[in-house]
Amino acid sequence: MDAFYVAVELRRRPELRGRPVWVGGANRGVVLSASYEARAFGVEGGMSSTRARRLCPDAVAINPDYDAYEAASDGVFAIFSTITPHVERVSLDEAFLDLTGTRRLLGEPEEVGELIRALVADEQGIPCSVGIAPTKLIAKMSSNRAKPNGLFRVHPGEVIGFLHPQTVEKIWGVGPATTEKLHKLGLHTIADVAHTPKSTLQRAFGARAGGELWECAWGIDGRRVVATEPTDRSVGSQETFGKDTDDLDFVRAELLRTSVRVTSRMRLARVVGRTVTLTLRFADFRTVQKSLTLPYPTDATDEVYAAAVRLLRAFRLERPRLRRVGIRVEHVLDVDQVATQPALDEPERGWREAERAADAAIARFGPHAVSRATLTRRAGSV
DNA sequence: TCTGGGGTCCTAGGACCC
DNA sequence: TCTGGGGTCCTAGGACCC
Repeated sequence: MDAFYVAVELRRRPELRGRPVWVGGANRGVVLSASYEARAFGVEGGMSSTRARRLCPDAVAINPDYDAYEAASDGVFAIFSTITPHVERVSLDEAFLDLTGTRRLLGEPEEVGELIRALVADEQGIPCSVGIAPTKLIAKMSSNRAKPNGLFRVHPGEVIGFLHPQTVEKIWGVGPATTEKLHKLGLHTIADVAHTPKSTLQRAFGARAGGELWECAWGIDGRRVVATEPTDRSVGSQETFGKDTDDLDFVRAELLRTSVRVTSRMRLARVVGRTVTLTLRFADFRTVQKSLTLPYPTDATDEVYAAAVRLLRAFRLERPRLRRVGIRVEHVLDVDQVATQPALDEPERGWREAERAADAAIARFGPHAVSRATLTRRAGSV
């Protein structure tokens, strides 16, 4: 999808069409999606909202509405599934479709691509771009070339000609750090990378990453389109404070709030996890993390919270200027795959049941139906 | 008032086991 | 007195993507 969040917003606010618009967080936030009109002013995704406002004061800024984007995404993926069952979801607004085998039924890939674009425009009112190529890497890069609202095909014989003139940062998977390193080696175009010995790249970037870089530069990509929904490997949540703080009581309350968010999502998804990671970001943007692995997987708010507090203590912070905290639970498993093993000295019924009851009440009466006393007091005093 | 929040994957060292 | 090779698990950090 092109400027997906903005496109969804424009459906319900058509009067904003043709104007600079961006979606993003107002307070200490960043731009998530910018209309092409806003991009003309230099506004782009990832940039701070402050900067975006300065670049284009007349732009309309919209707070994100993830439920709406998810609903639109479901609609788009429903369209994909009518084309082929071989759909690999990359994100809310991006997918790979394996068109091997659709030719007899639906015609040439270009025709299929245009069909998809027409269906998405008609049924969802959203523009999208299609890249067609023999491999995922080239298809992804073709779709970038196709934007906005276009289609671009790279035939097998055209891969090198398409790839080599482009600059290294256009490679999918090459970000700022790798770009800078490549530049220091004197490599600027993909052709430069291709004509560098693989062993040189491997020395600079490691055996694996270096080898992959060289293969990318020659368009070699053996990855298949994998239709199965990838199961989540971790569940996490983080929050940037309204302003930096050194109040550890406040931080602990935020950790509890974050633990509630993470574990209630885990219970909803019916997963449990063993490793709890606490991430801290300081006022100077330095970011550190500590993790610990529990003896058994859990989805209990109190266990995750207790682990987070232990990790916080392990940092031995003195008057920290904290900007953000985050909790992530890794190594998650389907709850049905796990034999629950209550600790020997713990009562069979306890927090687990209380949390399930709270989840049920929240599902029925809304997010404020039940909450921790600590958080309630906190909310009341602020 | 510079710099979010959801993730994945890789590397590297140390502990520990056989 | 010297000291292998293979493997897993845990922890910390970093790059990258949308």
